[in-house]
Formats: sequence, C-alpha cells, structure tokens
Amino acid sequence: MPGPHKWRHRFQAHVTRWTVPREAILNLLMSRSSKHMSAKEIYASLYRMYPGIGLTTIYRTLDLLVRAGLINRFTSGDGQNMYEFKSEEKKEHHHHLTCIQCGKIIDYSDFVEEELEFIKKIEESLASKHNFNVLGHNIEFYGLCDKCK
Amino acid sequence: MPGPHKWRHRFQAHVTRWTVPREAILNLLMSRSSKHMSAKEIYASLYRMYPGIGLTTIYRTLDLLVRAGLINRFTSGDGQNMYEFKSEEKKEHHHHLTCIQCGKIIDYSDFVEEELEFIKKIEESLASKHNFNVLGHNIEFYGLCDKCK
DNA sequence: ATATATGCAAAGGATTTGCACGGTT
DNA sequence: AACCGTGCAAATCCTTTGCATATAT
Repeated sequence: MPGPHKWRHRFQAHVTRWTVPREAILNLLMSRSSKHMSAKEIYASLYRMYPGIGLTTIYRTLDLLVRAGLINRFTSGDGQNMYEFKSEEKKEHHHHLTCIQCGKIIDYSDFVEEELEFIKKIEESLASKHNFNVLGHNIEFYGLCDKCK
Repeated sequence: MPGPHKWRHRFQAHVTRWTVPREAILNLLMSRSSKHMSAKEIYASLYRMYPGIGLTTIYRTLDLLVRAGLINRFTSGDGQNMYEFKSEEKKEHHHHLTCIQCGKIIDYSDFVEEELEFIKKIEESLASKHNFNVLGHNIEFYGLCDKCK
C-alpha cells in the first residue's frame, strides 16, 4: 500500500501498478540527489528497510524508471550499469569523467548553461530526423586519473 | 612477424611488442572507418584470416588500443562493449543514438563543427581541473526508435 | 636469451528468465 | 476475481584470470 508521490502519475503512464518496491526505489534515487548507484548498491540500501526485496525487482523497476524518463542509466568503467535520478534542478545537471583504470567516476557540471542549450538543439534535431522518442543522454569523458596515469 | 604500420609507433609507446594479432585488430577497426564492432564480431571477422586467434587476445588488445587513444569504447544498449576506430577525419566524427528497446544504434554527425570546439574546451578544462589524462569521450542520446515506441 | 604476448579452459559477475505466489486494482 | 508484480533459483552471456606455450626484441 504505497503512498502518494510527486512522480506517481508520470510513472503510472508507463505501468499499471504503483507498488511499495517501486516507490522505495524511486525515493531512494531521489534522495541521493542525482548521485549514481548500481543495482547492487540500491539493493543493499533498501534491504534494511525492506528485507525480502529481490534484486530482480530492482532491475525491473530501474528499467521502468529509465523508460519513464525519470532516471538515467549509464555504464561505469568496470562494466556495471549505474542509475541516477534526473533532477529538474539545473544545478544538479552533470556529466561524468571516468578513469578507465580504477573506475573512479567524477561528476562535473561545468559549462552546464551552454551545454543545456546545445543538448536541447541536438535532441530535437535527432528526435525529428530519426523519429525517435528521446528519453535522455549521457556525456562521458574518459581517461586516466591522477593516481592511475 | 607483423609489418610496418602508420600507428605502430604510437601503439608501441604503450606496449613493448608489435604483434600479428594486434596489427590485425587495429587494421580491422581502421578499415571499418569508425563503424563500431563488439569483441565477438571482431573475433568472428578475424577468425577466417587468423584461425586460432583467441577472444582473450581480442579483449586485451582492445584494452590497449583504448589506452593508446586509438579507439573508442562505449557500451551498447544491450550491455556489451563496442569499439570503434577514432578517425582523424572530421567527417567521420560522430556520436550515438541508441534504442533502449531493440538496441539499435544510429551514428549521427550533426553539429560536429560546433561540437568539436565545445568538446575541446570541456576536455581541456577537465584535464587540468581534475588532473586527468583525457583519452576520449562518448556522447549518447537514448530513447525509443521508430519501431519500438 | 629473456621478458612479453597468446590461447585455452575455467572462473567471475552482472543481468535476465521461468514460474508459482502475493498484492493492486 | 483477474491480472500484474514480486522473489527465488537457475540460466545466460560478456569479460577476466591462471597458466603453460609461443614469440618479438
């Protein structure tokens, strides 16, 4: 018996049922204010409050949230998928700088102003040109970090 | 006993030995002019000419080529890593538009002019700010394609 | 001659799938 | 009551690792 939620309607446009695990996962990601987490980390976090929750549900819900456009999925340096809430706050918009050696991920938010404009332009262009329903984007720079190079 | 190669020196700055499989893999990727391939596809392609080549070698070599800055690695919609040669030709510079449903990847190269300038600026900024040795970047838009939405 | 690279087989890990049960609508 | 969502266990699939052998320098 999940409670009301700001994103409930948007989510329900994509699935039929608003359930406890789904609410919990979205809440967790929102509370972390755009900090990326892996499925496993989410599982570990939720397990305390909802023992018995399954990893499978986490994966399935994350998939739904990506499709609903509420969260972002990207792949970390070591190959596992990371998820983060897509905040509407401009100050939380960021991208990633990844070390291919140790897997460290740095969130950066330089040039957001210029970038948002540019991204929007590309997004619209791609959507119409390729008849795509664009849900999100990932921009990543990669290389070797301070310690690894 | 591999032959001479335009990139041999650059590659050798990162590893000590210039070998047949390494040359073959780099050649293949170059000949595909920036068309992405998975490790398995590369394996299948090379197997005819070099039967006995191992998938392990492919993975290890791809890793070296990424570190050498000669190729780009990114993760496709269905989770496997894709590799492509980083052409110096501006007209071959491109990014990806991915369908999260069927995994289809569209290469697009709109706004390359504006983008290259912008990317260069960010790259330099990140490199100095975080003391990173930036080797490359990936820009991806994702969503649902024509058929899947 | 020596250190590095390769290939095979096995291990490792993340993610997905089948299915019976439980919860929303 | 009907159907969707969940959790468990098993299955998949990509990628990495250990080790003996082959090879570039």
